[in-house]
Amino acid sequence: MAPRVSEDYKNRKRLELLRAAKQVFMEKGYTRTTMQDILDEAGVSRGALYAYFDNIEHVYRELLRHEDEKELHFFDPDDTRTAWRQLRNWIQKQQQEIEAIEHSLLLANSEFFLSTHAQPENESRRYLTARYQRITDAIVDFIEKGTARQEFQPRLPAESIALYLVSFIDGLMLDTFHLGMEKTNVHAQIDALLFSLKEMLCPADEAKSL
Amino acid sequence: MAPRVSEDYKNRKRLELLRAAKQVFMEKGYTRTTMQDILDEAGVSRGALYAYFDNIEHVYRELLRHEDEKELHFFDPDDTRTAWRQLRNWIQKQQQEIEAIEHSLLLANSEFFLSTHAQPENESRRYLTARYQRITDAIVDFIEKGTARQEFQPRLPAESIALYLVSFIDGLMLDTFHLGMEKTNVHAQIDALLFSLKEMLCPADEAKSL
DNA sequence: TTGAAAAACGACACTATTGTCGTTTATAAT
DNA sequence: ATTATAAACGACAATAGTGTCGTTTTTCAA
Repeated sequence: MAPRVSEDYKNRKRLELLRAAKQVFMEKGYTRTTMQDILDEAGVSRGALYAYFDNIEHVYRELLRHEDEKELHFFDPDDTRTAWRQLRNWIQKQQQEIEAIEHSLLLANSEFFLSTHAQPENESRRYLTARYQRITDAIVDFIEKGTARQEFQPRLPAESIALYLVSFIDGLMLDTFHLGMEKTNVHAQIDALLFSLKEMLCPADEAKSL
Repeated sequence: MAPRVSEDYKNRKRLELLRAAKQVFMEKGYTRTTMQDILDEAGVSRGALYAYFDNIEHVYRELLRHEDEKELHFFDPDDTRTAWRQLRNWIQKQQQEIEAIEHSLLLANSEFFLSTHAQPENESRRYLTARYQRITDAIVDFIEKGTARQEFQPRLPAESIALYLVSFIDGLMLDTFHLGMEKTNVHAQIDALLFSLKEMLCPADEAKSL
């Protein structure tokens, strides 16, 4: 027999639960958030929430997936701008995210990443590994395409540059989160990053000196 | 009347408790470790442990303090080596720590840092802030001394370079912890870091190209 | 030795959270 | 309207950890 409510209804409900979850996770991070918090925020019962998600790890995993889908296409080819400009643009977006760090999922994300480390082989771990691979691959690809078009003349392997870039951003986010933007001086650090990348990539459309 | 046991006795007991705590924190991280775990590992009773520490946050804070004391003097002046060599040395030490990451306090540290973010003004937060300041100040100082001795000719402010260096190391540690050394390719990233620092600092005793 | 005081013990009351499950309510096909 | 079925509810048992405190043990000065 046909289901009693439409797929669409269930989908909307699911999204509403994820919205509530996101709200709570932004405020409290991952570790301190409970299922109770989420169901309170969503205004549903325990049973309703558990009908959609097995446990809190499951909720967070699905939220992350949902958020990632929005983000995905930043390194797609874009012929209206030079590669270097596009890269600077991405970095600027990261900077903005860092500067709005208190209203982001960064705390929750970090805690979630760390929490997965306990469990050996796990849906969440697999997803996070694939996620890292996805972003670094996209950057490598981007650098290689830029190189083929002679927009970059990299002085290090593309992979090294990509991994390096990601590590730095991750570190800056984390430190800024702990210590606040004043102490970490985000602006100065972004300058240093751009300086480094320029030396590594030798973009055609920039004078060599800062 | 004189205390029933010597200061020395209490001190040794305290250190033994911290040793046990370190063991557990290395295995389980901060979040999942309980007072029970620590008192089991130390082979003492609940009451004994609580006589020395108020709660788990207190235990961790004291452990961190104790560990930091060992580390403190890496950027002290050292006339037997060039400044650039000394810096490379420090980076090499960080690399070794990253490569032994499963047997370190990194997971626990990260979780502890994140956990403090909830509490507004707090002994642990103060300590962590001072700790960051201490390391970045030491590096700034080191760069400025090297510059005064004409061993460096920095092309960016010393503070930017110092903060940048710390962010990168923090990010690399974290990512490597999540994903393992193979995925993050620590060696390649350290190369990229050295490349960047060379461009930023222009050390006198190095050929300009890698 | 002895005994006062500190150290160590561990049972316990309390709190927080989880996931389940029997019950009630809402939905839509007939 | 009726009714089969799924969705939503929320009380509850189970689990796990915390910090306290009355009791026991150990230590060492006298």
